Amino acid sequence: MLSNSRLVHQPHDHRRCISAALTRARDLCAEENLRLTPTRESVLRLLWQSHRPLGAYQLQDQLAKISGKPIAPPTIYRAVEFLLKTGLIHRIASLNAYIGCPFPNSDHSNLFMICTDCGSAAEVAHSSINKLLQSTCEKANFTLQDQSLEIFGLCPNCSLQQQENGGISSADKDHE
Amino acid sequence: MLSNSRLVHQPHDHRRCISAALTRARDLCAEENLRLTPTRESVLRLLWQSHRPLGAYQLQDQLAKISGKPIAPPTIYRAVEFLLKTGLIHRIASLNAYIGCPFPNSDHSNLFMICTDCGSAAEVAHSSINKLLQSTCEKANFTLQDQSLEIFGLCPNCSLQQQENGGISSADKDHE
DNA sequence: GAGGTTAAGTTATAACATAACATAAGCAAA
DNA sequence: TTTGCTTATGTTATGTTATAACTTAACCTC
Repeated sequence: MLSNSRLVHQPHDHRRCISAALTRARDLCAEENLRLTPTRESVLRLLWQSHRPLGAYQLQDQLAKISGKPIAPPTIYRAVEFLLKTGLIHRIASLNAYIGCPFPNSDHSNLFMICTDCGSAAEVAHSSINKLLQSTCEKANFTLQDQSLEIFGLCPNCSLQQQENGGISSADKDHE
Repeated sequence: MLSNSRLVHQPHDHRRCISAALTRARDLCAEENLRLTPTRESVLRLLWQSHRPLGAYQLQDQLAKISGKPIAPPTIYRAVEFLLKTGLIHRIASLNAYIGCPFPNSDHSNLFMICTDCGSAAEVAHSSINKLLQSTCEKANFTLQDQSLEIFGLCPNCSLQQQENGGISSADKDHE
């Protein structure tokens, strides 16, 4: 099982997440002869600023702020499209939002564990779940092509806090 | 395993699906003292016209056609909200669309098998998948609240047809 | 039938996404 | 080094999905 859940839900040196993601992205693009342009890199970096998925228009606002000039939606959607295609990010359908992929090289089908309190999302590549899905499909004569698995609940941190203090939100924290 | 996959993907007497769904809805609303108003019933009926999920604005068009007067989006969204809350329909997040629930009484977490060719969607309540997800969450100290599992591929019918004639779409059929 | 509650109508707008066309940047071969 | 091809970005407009806010009507109970 490949997962970044431990990392996402604990305090950690988040600068390492960002720089590791950028390194992976540069390597991957170099290998495949793809252009990681400034816009694309900025969007990727923004998506790694936290472990929370960001929507296209949040990205737009933030990129506009960084670059000091207005950014139009197509700019964002193009960068997002590129990053999705290359596997550097994922789309979370139920949130209309995007998040950096922690293991873009591995060929994986994903499961996201999304915290309804702090908003953080961890990615899990769980081979027994995938196998079970595959066999379920086979039994139904359904030819599996793609999957979108998103589960909602409380991350370890927020679970603990709810138990301790009876449910005060920690939406302002994301355990960077 | 509870599933309507066999039914969805085979030719069948679809009038029975519709009338069964309406009976279930009426019973459930009677039991829980909820009002299945004409608008709500119309929307539910529309969602049972086929086994394909419909978007809010498709519902709007069709309801306008049926009722002979313009329908505003909030009307649709309110009906949808009611039907979702009572468990009579589900939302398919990755399609921004809605579909009737074939077993609204059973307390179930769902998996949808959505055909990328004909658009039909079957619902599967698979206890071993749910157990595996639950145990995966427990191991990660993640408190599961809700899930959105949507898998894409070719339904049995479309699989067969692709094998037979090399990939001619059957998007116009949905095996009612 | 007065008054509370729930549902529906109406208008406007927010939030998410793409089409279509124009311009510019990167790059390879003449 | 410029010509021409390809890829990326800018720009404007619009399509699609969803909700806010306020008004009116239906229903239900006393």
